[in-house]
Amino acid sequence: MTNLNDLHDTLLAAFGPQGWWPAETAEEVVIGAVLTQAVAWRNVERAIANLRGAGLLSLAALAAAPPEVVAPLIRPAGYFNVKARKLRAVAAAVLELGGLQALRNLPLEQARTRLLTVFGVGPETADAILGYAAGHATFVADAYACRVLGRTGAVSATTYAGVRAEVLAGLPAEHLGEFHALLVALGKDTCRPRAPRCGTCPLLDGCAYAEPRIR
DNA sequence: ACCCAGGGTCATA
DNA sequence: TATGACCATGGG
Repeated sequence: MTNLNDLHDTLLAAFGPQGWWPAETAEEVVIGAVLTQAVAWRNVERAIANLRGAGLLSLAALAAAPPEVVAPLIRPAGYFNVKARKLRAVAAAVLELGGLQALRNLPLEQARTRLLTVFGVGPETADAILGYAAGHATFVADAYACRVLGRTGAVSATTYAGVRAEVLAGLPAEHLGEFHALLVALGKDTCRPRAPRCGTCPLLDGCAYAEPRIR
């Protein structure tokens, strides 16, 4: 079970289609991608509900709203002062580029490089925006993905860039988004940072619980 | 009283 | 380039 395609099929059979990203609009994906940084998705949902209630769940509104107004609304998502600034920066940047459609029309790596210059956008947030809001074929090598892929031996890389590159090279474009979502599903299920017991994964043959290999 | 959650920025060596 | 401090809420 070290083949990426086999792993994808196994997870799909076990968990079913995940239908990520959980959002109603593409702009909401961008907002959620920032809010979910190092925070449980459950908390992000409250923050998004608050933004919606205040009429601020759009890039145009967030680009114009002062951080002092946004911060209390996104309080449940943690790091609210920093994230209020991040949301404004990201919203303004995407709009200045000409919106999500413009981002989609750029070549992947070019769009990615542009996003990485924006305050609040690192590799993972960039890939989430590109993959789930801008229709690009990229892979989000988040903590769950690196943990599972490293433990199974499905990838040999231990860095974000390395894991992403191996997955991009090893899977068809149409499976990238679903694959990431399935890895998160497994992560939330049994493949925890510290497994309850050291042993063998009940789902993945040959995957022993061990320290995550992430960097 | 811990540990964890779908990271990123900044200062420092 | 590679660490470490910092950001902060909510659930198990």
